[in-house]
Amino acid sequence: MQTSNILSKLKSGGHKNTKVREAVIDILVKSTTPLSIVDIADNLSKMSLKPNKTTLYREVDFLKIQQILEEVDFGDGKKRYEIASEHHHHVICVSCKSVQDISLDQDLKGQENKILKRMGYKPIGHSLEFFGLCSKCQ
Amino acid sequence: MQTSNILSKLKSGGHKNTKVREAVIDILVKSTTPLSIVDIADNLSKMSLKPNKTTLYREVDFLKIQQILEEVDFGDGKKRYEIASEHHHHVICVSCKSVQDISLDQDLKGQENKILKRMGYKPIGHSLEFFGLCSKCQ
DNA sequence: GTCCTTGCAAATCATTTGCAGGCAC
DNA sequence: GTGCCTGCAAATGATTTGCAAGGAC
Repeated sequence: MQTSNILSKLKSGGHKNTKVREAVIDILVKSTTPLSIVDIADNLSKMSLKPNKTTLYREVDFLKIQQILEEVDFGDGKKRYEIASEHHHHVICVSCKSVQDISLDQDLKGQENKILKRMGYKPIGHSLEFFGLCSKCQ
Repeated sequence: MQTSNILSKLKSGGHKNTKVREAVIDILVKSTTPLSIVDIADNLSKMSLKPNKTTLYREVDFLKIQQILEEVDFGDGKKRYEIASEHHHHVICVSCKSVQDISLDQDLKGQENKILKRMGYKPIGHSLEFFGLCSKCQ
């Protein structure tokens, strides 16, 4: 999904396109890894945009509700965000923190549905991240 | 693993068995779900043990390093701990927050090793949690 | 007595909230 | 002008750190 598409989608939903919003979306569209609030702020800063952190927290919340962003948790106490797209997972190097995307061979979703339904649950989703040492850090 | 076994294992490693340590281990041995620091503090409180929170943070850190505890992350900003045992995952009800253990049909570990090695990574582990609505909350 | 363990105070870090003012449309 | 957006200050909640005192062995 491109930035302009996302913006017009939001606009038709009665929302406004501001500089910050546009830039946040653009940064995440172009990023190859999920970004934290601080990461996003740093990127904005390079473009001479210095919004208040509160604004960024509210912006990612908003974009998450609009299902434009997905929240990713690497278990280090900060949330990260990426453009919602084909469901996938990440391989995180515990040393250099680099991140690579992977999609699983077999359908974890099928298994999820089967297991949760057997247990009487209505499935909502799952979080799956892999941790390891990348080739450079070994 | 029983509390007494764990304690003697620690003792032989040159560590001391204190009231708080013993109680924390016992609480986690008996718990059916991973517990947060506050959960542990609440449980201790019922036993008239009111250690400083700092002590608890240090204690779970210590027990994690000793590989007696495993850290679990439900993505809500607090870490939870459970006795390290057979590797398994959790199904969390997003409404009532109840937790059930599950072990996967097929070996995720095999897949993890295969995928990560193909990518040049040294596998360390993974986190996988399922979210849904339990039968009561639907 | 040694040194692991604990308490207390204060600091840090991520995130949230209330309210007033600002800007997109 | 209306209603979404933003900034600022302050609060909240989880976790960490430094240092001195306490307790297990």
